[in-house]
Amino acid sequence: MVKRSSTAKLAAKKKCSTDPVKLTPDPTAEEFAKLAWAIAHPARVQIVRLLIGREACVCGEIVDCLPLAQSTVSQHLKILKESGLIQGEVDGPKVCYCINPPQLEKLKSFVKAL
Amino acid sequence: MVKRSSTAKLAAKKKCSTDPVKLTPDPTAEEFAKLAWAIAHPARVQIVRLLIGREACVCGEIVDCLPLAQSTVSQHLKILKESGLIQGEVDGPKVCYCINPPQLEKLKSFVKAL
DNA sequence: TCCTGTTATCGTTGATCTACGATAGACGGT
DNA sequence: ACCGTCTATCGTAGATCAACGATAACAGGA
Repeated sequence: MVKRSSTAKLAAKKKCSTDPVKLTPDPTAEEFAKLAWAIAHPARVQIVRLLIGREACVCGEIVDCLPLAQSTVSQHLKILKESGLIQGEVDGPKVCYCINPPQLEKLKSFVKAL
Repeated sequence: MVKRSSTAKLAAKKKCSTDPVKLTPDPTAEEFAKLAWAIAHPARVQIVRLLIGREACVCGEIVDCLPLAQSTVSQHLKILKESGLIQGEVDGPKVCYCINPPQLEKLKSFVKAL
């Protein structure tokens, strides 16, 4: 996506040096964007809210709560899991999902710091 | 972002009419997702942070701060403007962008309520 | 072992995103 | 009026997303 080095461009750009340019390379921007993207879909917002409100929930219940096919919900769960916002632990034939509080707090602190 | 197929397809789908639409309307989820989507990209995160830190900024400065083409930055600014997070006012040949505090607060409250 | 129920993954289709260069439009200065 | 600067939009190409049905993987019970 953004592959060109911003730092290189910064180094070469001296003309507007009147400001103490603090346009940080922002390694956190990537992480922030990834977390924001995890909840950048109504279904995923609902899933996160559901899990926050219920502490834990098996996949089937989540599917029943959304007007989406099971495979679609599973994909959303995968995205949320990859972002770290939720966790899933196998419980027999079922999978129980729950919120991952540290990552949720990280998202909150990112937004709060805006 | 996703409203098209869900609603349209549900209306046209008669075969699973046994259970009334149980989809949680959750109008706020849509709005929340839209706001989250606005900052779900590293470049847009940086733009928002830049504007928060500088109160106001003309388009050209923002372009200079990112390793992206002017047209690409303009598109990101358009997305942010459509989300309501930022505003742009014409100032002669330039356009001065600034944060829209109420919308930013709305995003913050959404996240805080999680 | 076979079957049942639960969940993840595959494969596909259409829509959207992201990036860029090229170009058009608007404004101020000469 | 002309020209140069600044910004938005157009058009395009490639990548990714979102949705679905079909199918595979997996654990537990008959």
